[in-house]
Amino acid sequence: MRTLKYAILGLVNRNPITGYDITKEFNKELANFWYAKHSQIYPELKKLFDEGLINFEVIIAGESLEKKLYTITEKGQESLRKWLLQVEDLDPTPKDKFKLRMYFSEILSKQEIILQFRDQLIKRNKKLQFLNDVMSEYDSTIPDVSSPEFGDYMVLEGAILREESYIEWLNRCLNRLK
Amino acid sequence: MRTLKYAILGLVNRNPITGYDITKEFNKELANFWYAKHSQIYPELKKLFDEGLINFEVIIAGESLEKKLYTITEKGQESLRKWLLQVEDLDPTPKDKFKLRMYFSEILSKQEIILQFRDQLIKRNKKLQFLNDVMSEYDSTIPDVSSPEFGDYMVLEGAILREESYIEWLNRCLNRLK
DNA sequence: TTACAACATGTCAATATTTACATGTTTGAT
DNA sequence: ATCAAACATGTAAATATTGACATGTTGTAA
Repeated sequence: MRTLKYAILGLVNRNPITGYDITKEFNKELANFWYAKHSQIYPELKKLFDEGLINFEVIIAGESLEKKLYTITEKGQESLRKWLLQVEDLDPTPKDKFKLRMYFSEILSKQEIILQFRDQLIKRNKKLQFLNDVMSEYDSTIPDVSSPEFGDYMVLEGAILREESYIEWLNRCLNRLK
Repeated sequence: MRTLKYAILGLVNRNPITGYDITKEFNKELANFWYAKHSQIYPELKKLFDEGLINFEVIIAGESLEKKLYTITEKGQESLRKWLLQVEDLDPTPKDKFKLRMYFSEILSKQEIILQFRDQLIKRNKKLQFLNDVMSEYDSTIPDVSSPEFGDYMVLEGAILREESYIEWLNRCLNRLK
């Protein structure tokens, strides 16, 4: 289903970008819903170029460091637009290793289970704290729908809601265990 | 990291079970946090047997239909217990194709974006309805922590909370778009 | 000036997952 | 009796993803 293809196409469509910077994007806001390692990105970029969806220009930084700056082609834009308009079935529920472990936890003692939940709660709270810190940079000004930051804001809010609901679930489980 | 290994071990640990029934489990409650196709399950079962973590007994159903009923070994139980007690870093945020699409949706018209959100809202509501129907079978009796259904109840509640928060997010986005 | 972190691009092997191929049995409804 | 759905177990090829290997440059702080 080539989702990475479209994730990259979407990024290149915004601004000309290098493979290295695409990798960095997958570690920022994008990480809240998609990511990939550079070992997956470079081959995919080559493939997209071979398919005529992107072009590149070699830039020399400093003395000799080569960068490839990718730009989207008309064909690439059409391909992206078509993908964006798709109406697809819901993705399968995302996998969750922690829930899997807790589902099978009957063989542990109650105390051991509680420790697992507590640990998860700490980690999730830390993550939520981080997301809230990022959110606080908007200091209560919600970006306009037509502004480029609207997408960023939207997905950040989604990530916060998700963490909050996960924490709510952890707390309910903990209360029942006690 | 062999998560499927432990998912299977966890199931076999509960009761002796066939590969076919493991596949079915991955389409029920388990589907809320883990799943696999039979083409992944059968080879994994073979591997676990080779590693001495499970045994099997061939059962003949009817005239000649062979089933392999797997049971866990002591070694398998130790392996499972060790995995359950692990303290791991948080999984990376689950991937979400819909959010990815909406993140890049700037090139669509507002009307097209709204249609995408509405469609997603319908599908998510349908899923939530389904989960609530399953939940209603407990008719307000929360299973006791020590009962075998506690795990089922717990993860079902987690799935409901997740869908609710996703729907909340969709509604917030839609309100801003209008 | 030197050493380390960040920049920059790639390949390769292993693992994980999906889709399609392949085959045969049993149960239940008409 | 016949047909379809569900039971039951596998393999093979393709795709997706991760982790390790590999190499060289540039900026910056001590």
